[in-house]
Amino acid sequence: MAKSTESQKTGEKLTRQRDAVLQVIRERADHPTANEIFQAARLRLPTISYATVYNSLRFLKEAGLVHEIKFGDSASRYDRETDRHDHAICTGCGKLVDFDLPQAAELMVVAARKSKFKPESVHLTLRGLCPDCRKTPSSTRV
Amino acid sequence: MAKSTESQKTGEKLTRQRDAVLQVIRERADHPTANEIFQAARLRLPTISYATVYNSLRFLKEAGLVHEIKFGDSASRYDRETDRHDHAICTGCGKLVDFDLPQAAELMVVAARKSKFKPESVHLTLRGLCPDCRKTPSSTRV
DNA sequence: ATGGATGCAAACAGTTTGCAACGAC
DNA sequence: GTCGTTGCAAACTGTTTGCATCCAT
Repeated sequence: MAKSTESQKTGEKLTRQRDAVLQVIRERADHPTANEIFQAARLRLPTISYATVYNSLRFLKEAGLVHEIKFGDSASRYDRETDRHDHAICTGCGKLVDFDLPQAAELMVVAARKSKFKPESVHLTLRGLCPDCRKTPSSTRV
Repeated sequence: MAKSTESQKTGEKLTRQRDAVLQVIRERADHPTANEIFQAARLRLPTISYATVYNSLRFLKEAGLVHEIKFGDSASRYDRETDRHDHAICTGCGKLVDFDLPQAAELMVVAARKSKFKPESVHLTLRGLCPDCRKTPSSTRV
């Protein structure tokens, strides 16, 4: 993620709680929800509140340090990967995986032509079974 | 407006309120939210309740008669188009437009290879400015 | 001393649900 | 009468906000 030379946050303050939230997101390979982030952040900073987690998430989003992923599902998930990328969602276990489609740029052009929109970004979502779930007969499902 | 209750699909009951909800969705070119559907349905059936609209939407979804679109935004939107298709969202005015990307099938394969998922469906979302908004100078926007 | 950040709880929006009354067969 | 549907309100979930307090400058 070479790009962001924005020298960490846009001149704003990365307080202890904001940093805790950021670290939580960065150290996880998955895409935690605000609630999961809250739980994990509390281990680092026992007094941090839910409100502060949300405030911090907003701050970090605006600073471009994290990325929010909203699917229909339920809660937003947060992603340490801030560059453009796509997502695959497992219909078996709900797992969310990042991947990048190199042809995204041309896709955007095609989609723009089709829709007559002036393109800004494209995002592709694949639904299917993750490697684990395609193995497993039925499921360990919710 | 063909009053034809068409093939009631799953053999379930298309009650007066469910039909009203379905008609509302079918007669609109846009993608109304549950609330908008509720407002419109009340014009047809003044006593219909919010709960019934939601119940009906669930029923219609399960019957495959309407399609639910959930973006991060806020409320779900409902779409009379039930075939696979993609969406463009205007970052200016929030307008939601359907379009179809013919190469979706191959995209799915590529995405599946990248993510190692067993593909089931793909959906592409374009963000950008709709024809109206790209015309308008700056904005009438929030 | 000041201004922004925190933490709590209460407010919100969207959606779902428990349950009694209702309607179709 | 039976069984599913309706309608109302209350419950729920995820998120946001008002406000007093706290903290780093």
